[in-house]
Amino acid sequence: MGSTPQARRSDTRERIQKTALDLFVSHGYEKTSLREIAEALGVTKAALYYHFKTKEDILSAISRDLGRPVDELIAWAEEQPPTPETKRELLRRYSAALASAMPVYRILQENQATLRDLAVGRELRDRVTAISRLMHAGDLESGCRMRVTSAVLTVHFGAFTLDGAFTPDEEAGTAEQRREALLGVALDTLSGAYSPAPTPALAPDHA
Amino acid sequence: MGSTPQARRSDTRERIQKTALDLFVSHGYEKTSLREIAEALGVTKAALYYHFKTKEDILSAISRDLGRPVDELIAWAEEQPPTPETKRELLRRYSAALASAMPVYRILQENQATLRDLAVGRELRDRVTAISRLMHAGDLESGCRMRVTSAVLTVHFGAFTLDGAFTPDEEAGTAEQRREALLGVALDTLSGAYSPAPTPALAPDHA
Amino acid sequence: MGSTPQARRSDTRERIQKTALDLFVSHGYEKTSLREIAEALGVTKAALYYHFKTKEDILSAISRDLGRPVDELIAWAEEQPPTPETKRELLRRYSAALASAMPVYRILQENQATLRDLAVGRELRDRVTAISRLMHAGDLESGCRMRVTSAVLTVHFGAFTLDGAFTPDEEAGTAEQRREALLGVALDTLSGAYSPAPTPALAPDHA
Amino acid sequence: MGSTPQARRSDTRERIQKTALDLFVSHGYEKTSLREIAEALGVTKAALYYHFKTKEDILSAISRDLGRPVDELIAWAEEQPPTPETKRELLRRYSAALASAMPVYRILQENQATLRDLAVGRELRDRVTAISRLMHAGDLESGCRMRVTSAVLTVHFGAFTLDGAFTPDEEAGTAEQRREALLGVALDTLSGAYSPAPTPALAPDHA
DNA sequence: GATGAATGAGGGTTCATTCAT
DNA sequence: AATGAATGAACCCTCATTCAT
Repeated sequence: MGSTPQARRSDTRERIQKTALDLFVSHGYEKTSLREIAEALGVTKAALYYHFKTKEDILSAISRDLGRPVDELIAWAEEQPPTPETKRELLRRYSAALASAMPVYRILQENQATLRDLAVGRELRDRVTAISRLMHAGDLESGCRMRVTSAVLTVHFGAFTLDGAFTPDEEAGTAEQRREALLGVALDTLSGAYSPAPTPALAPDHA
Repeated sequence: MGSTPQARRSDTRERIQKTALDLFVSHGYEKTSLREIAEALGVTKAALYYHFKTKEDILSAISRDLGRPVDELIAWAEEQPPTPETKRELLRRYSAALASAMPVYRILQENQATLRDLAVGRELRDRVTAISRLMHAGDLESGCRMRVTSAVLTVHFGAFTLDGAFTPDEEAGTAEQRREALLGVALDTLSGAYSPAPTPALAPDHA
Repeated sequence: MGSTPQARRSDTRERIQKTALDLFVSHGYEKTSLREIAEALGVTKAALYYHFKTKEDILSAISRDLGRPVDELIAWAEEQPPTPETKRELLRRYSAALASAMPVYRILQENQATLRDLAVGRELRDRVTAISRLMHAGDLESGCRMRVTSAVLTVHFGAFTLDGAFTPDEEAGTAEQRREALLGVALDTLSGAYSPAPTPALAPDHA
Repeated sequence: MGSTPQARRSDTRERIQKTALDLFVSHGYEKTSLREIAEALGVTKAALYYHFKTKEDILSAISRDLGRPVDELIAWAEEQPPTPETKRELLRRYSAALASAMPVYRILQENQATLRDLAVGRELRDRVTAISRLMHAGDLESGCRMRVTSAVLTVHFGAFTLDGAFTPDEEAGTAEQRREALLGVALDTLSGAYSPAPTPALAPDHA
């Protein structure tokens, strides 16, 4: 009954974000011009400026929207005690959050040089830094810290490369299955960080 | 014995590469203009075109020069049998090679969107892919493959982030020490891939 | 009597004029955008177009309102005989009128290039021309005319520069006092125009 | 003799300045676009940027070139003792310098709002301020100062308006003749500043 | 071995203005 | 009485690249 086929108050703003996100992901932030975005939407460049103050502002809005799950995760983690179990859970949730917020983080990942001096770049990097900080919270011993770092690197960069250079194509299973398998490895690495066994940095046989 | 007139043949080409490398690393490939490079060198833009065909060609030359150690590593690995010990050694050497070729790989890492459709981008990515492929050579079981992937991710991305978002500042030791510690963790993860113990992907407690 | 509902008829039009005037004076006509005016008022650009037909129309209304004293002065002078005493009085009154209508004339003064082809620019210039014409009315001799010109220039441009480049900061007195002092000099110059003494243009010692 | 019809090293830079000056004078600085300048010259906008860093830089070069006579005048005056005769001579020379540098000062005069926040605007204003300062040097008494101010205003603004609103068209003589006549009036006003007679500001009959 | 001069294409951004609601 | 949305034209500026000298 009465689906409004055309929202009264224009939905252009959201359409811009959606289109821009697609283009930023596929061509890169810098290489996507406002003209391209506008043309893809069938509006004028000036229309973009009615809805957003600058090009960066478009990415900023995208970052805010898609980054929310990670922000909430950070907020959650900040209220937990920094126990091994909290970290295991944080890693699990981060892996899941990343999977859903993939596009924005891919933009950060693939346009670091460009985003370096943009405020939105800082926003994005800050989230990653916060996760990393929380994963290391309270850890003192160097060997242990490196295991944590390895676990975070595995989950974070694994997310971007599940279908890329690092996991050969013949790889079996869906992206989701592979994500979980990789998370499993990361959790395993993490376990080693908090078990009494000597950390590998001190083990004699790796040098 | 005397100045070798041959050796004095303009070193401009090398100076261009050096300066360009510095700027590509610090500002990014796209955001570094030929004007900047020329000005930093005290020559004209046109001079750059005397020595290189295009902007991309400059990066290409850099990539060839700095990528050689990794190329040699790949060539070496391709002649070894794909044993666990070969892979351990490959990972060790890759970690070392990365440390010395850091600048080029950082350029790849931070300008992926820009380099995506450039030939030089492919060159750079191919090296990474080759290492990854060799590390996975002969592996069949999924759980095992993921451990390998994790180890490679740890070594590869650890190299870029030893002083960044993923390893908190208070981290002790020099960059070199941290690299080795991280390599230790990666080797440890790798060990799990080839030991008889059940791989974590199959363990019941991670879901 | 109560609240006169008539009187409450939106005062927006006047608020627009007032705000626009302030901005035109402080940033210049060209460099003040309708967006700025609208934002300063807390309304939309479209609202401005409800009250005024164009941007120029806003300045036009301002010009009409603030220019009235000068218009009346011109009307008055046109009915006087062109005697020296009339001119003295005209100069006095012009000096006073300028002081109160300063903002509009400052806009004319500082945006001549922009207002050159606008109708409102002509309106504004016409007032100045009329004053000048009336001051010269009936004068025939060149030397005399130049004294009049100097007197008008002194009063007119003195008004804009009482606190600017032409009167050093250490200058004593209020702006009002300085205006009167300058008017005094102008009147003095004017006196020379109608006294029997030889006008300086003919004097032998200035060449 | 061999007049080189085409200078070897392109004279484009000077042609740009010349064309820009014309357009700045006739349309105003803001309203003259780089496209216009380029088209008038038969070159591309980019060519302008080869010769000048910015639009402002073009005006800056013009200002430096045309402003030189005034700069030299200021330098000269700064080495003279601040006697009445020095000031008379300064006024004479300023009148002459203005006549030759007219175009630039007209640009300043007619685009004040635009040039307000530009560095080149300051350059231009500084010259005027310097002349005014030197004309007032050593003067203490208010009435005297106002005569000086009037003299400077007359010479300075007279230069812009010899053919404009302030001197009616029917005015006899060439622009040069009128300039000298006006200078005569200004010198006369100046004389009053340094004669023993009471200054008009104190005279009882002007209020 | 290098320069000076120039170009064409495109960048992001701002503006006064319009119009249906 | 006023708004939200949009436009078209123009803006200044930067870029990689070319070519005669």
